[in-house]
Amino acid sequence: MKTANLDYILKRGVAEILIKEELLELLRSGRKLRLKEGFDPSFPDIHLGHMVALRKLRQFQELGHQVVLIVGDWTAQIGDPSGVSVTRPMLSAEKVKANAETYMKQFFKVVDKEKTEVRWQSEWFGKFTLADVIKLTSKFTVAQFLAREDFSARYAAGRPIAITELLYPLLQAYDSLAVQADVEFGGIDQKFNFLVGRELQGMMGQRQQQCFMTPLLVGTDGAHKMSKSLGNYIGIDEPPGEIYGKTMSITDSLILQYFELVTDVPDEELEQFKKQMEQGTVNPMELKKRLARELVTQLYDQEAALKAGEHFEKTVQKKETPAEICLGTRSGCAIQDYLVENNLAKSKGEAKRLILQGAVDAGGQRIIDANWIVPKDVIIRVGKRRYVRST
RNA sequence: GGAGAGGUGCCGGAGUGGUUAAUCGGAGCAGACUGUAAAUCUGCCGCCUGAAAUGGCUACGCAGGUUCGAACCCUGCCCUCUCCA
Repeated sequence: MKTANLDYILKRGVAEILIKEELLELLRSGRKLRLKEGFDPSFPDIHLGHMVALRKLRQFQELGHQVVLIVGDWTAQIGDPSGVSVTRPMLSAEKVKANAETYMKQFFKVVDKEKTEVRWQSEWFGKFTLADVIKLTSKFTVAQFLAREDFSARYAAGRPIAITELLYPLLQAYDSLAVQADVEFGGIDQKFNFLVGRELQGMMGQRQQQCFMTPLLVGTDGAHKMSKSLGNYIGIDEPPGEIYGKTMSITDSLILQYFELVTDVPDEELEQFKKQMEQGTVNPMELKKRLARELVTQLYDQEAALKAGEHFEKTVQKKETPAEICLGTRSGCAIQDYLVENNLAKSKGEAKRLILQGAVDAGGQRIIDANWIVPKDVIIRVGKRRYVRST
């Protein structure tokens, strides 16, 4: 039974396992494995893209293994080279601490806290001297690092590569050494960093870590990997309604991928979904609703999922006004100003544009006059889903 | 240190003296349509003023200058890339 389960864990939602045989051997040894995952406290928000790997950690925990979470308070100052920008402001100690707390609160929504050891990079890098840095850097060559696709591409395109960026993989690698990681987890885009970890461990006479890499989830734009900076993400800490709604807005071709990577809906069922969609016997919208329900249930509970679903059907599909609407500011001014005051438009110009485009509705009437005076206690809707009640 | 290329709006990327608030693509927003907040189509997409045509302000790395007029020309500075040393 355990073997069957293991097969599933090693197959579903996996992009690559470096030296699977060795990993299997480790698993067979019966030893409690140390599963490493790091995070950058510059961006404390976890989204569904991260959740793919976190779910794997969880599954391994259920087999009895230990997660080691690294708070990257030093690498945060460098910035992961996979990003576009190279310079990143140094975070204050308090900010790092606050971010780490936010992160962990979200992290433990998926991963079992009881089976997790939290370590801070500053535990070992805090004591590092220049001599240590030189010793560490001397173990690798520039050519090795240029092998990394991101670096070579940028180098070839004549785009800048900061020297500190080259340090990033080194620090991450050293983490593996410091915590004696058996397996490192993360997205496939982390492969290079993971491999440096292996190299370093090998050089230092430590058993080389295995690398467990998950696919990159495509974001809600349907084109790029999910990332906060691209704004195409669904955050796991967002309110149920947002998670549900954002899920409903993913493009149809992404449905199966999402089911596979971030839900436990069995493979057989996914096969069925696939067939049904190909034959056109199911409305993809229904599948998305199922997906949205699964996600909200996983991150909150079933009740929240039901509520979010009802809310969606009412407000979006039937265009009814929702039961609960935030109260806006005092009525009596022109609608164009009112929209700005209540953050329904960024500027007066935008407010006018919205009105001109027929996006504004008050009490069921489309408003076409920007100077229309907002009366008391009326429900104002902007676009499809933003509401406010005047007071 | 030398030579060359370049820094444009949220992002990518045109533009090289007036008709440029700045082509185009992406993102975003809105409308229509729809089996969906999918896809598709259409429109919008710096800020302020006005019901509106309009008008004003801010903007093309930074600071000055030339000119009736500059993102575009000149000077200095800052930053990035390439090659040479």
